[in-house]
Amino acid sequence: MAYRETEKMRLRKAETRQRILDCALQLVMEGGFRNAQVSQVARRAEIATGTIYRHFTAKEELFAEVFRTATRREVTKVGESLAEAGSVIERLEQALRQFAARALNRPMMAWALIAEPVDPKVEAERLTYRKAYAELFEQAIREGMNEGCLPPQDAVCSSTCLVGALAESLVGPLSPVQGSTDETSHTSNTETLVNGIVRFCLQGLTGTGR
Amino acid sequence: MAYRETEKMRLRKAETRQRILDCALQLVMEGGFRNAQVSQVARRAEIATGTIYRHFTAKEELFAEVFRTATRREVTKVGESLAEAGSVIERLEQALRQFAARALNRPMMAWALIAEPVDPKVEAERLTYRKAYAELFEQAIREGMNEGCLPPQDAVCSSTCLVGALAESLVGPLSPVQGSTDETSHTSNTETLVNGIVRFCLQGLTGTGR
DNA sequence: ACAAGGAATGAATAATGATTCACTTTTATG
DNA sequence: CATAAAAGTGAATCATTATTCATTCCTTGT
Repeated sequence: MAYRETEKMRLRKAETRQRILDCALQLVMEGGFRNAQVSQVARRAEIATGTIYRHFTAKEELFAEVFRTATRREVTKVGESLAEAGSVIERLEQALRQFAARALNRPMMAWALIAEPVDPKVEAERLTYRKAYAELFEQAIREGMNEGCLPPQDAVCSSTCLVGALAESLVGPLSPVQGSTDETSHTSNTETLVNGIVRFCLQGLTGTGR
Repeated sequence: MAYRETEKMRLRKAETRQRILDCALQLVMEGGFRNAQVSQVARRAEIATGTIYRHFTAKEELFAEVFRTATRREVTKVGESLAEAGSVIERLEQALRQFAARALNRPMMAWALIAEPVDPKVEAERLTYRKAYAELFEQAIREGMNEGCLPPQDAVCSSTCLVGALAESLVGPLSPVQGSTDETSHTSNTETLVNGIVRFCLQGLTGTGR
């Protein structure tokens, strides 16, 4: 015998793998999944195309993981908002705002995660991700019902509606309409938009106007 | 001179064109846009592949039109619900139910229109289509505000939220999960689901529980 | 019947990108 | 250093489909 995988090597491999993931994520942030080809990822990571296949069995595998990672971050943030102090309603409002704010800050990323057409395997991740959001909201809603600050309702359904309303409202503003990296057009109404979403959603939950 | 396009020919051409559209739609209804290749459309329409290009400049053109047609039908239905007699609220409820019912009746079609990943040109049609729905709802909401049965609100935002909540709630049930043409699993909760959506949406609009 | 356009055909081509694989380089061990 | 085992390489291959175009087939008007 002559070669055994050593700790150092294991580490180096892990680093390369991570670099691939990072570069893939970068590309998605810059131009969505559509513009993130395997060869581009390789170039960005300064490795050969073939090397990527030593770390991932297929492109979809790689990008599913990219999606998962990006997503986890976002879900965590919303989860944190929901875990803070305050009434359930306040926390839900905070979470909705958090979601919207983060999306509007990284429009391309948000669009890629929320609405860009993607391969089946990645789309599957998207469903999971939306469900993860919904489940966070769902739990908060249940809490609210227990505390009595939310009326009895189907928590699953309500949380799904929340996610949908949020996503749909953001798709318009986020959509990378051909050749306009125009900052000015949206900036001003962002606040109004978010307020409108929050109002609708909270009313949908509470059945109570302001 | 010897050949001039005659009425008969014009008609025949129109028929072929229509047949292409019909067959393309059929294919989408059966397997979504993904399974609707140009060659398949040709085969189904019993013409040569090349013939399709005498009627449409490109695949995306064809399918954009398919999308538009399918969509128009749906939007019209919802529009009709909103135009019937009754209070604004009743009509909005009717429209929401109409939308959901039609979607659940033709799951593949609905999924293709609402959530399937599609080419950019078709995606553009999707945005238009969602906007068309939103505009119908928007108008009803304005009416409601004028009549005083809806509190003041941003009609655009509210209508967008409606569409989003509806779409998101349906995506789960509609998603063609690999290899399950299972009827039983959803059938029973359909009614519950729709009721939940309607409740959330109407509350979101009115700020009033039942 | 015939000539002059169009219309239709479908095999060949193009385009895009993922994936492979024969070969080179690197790493670990006796 | 020699050798075994991986890891890395990237040009070539494969796969999938849209699109083209040289050719054939049909209409139409004389």
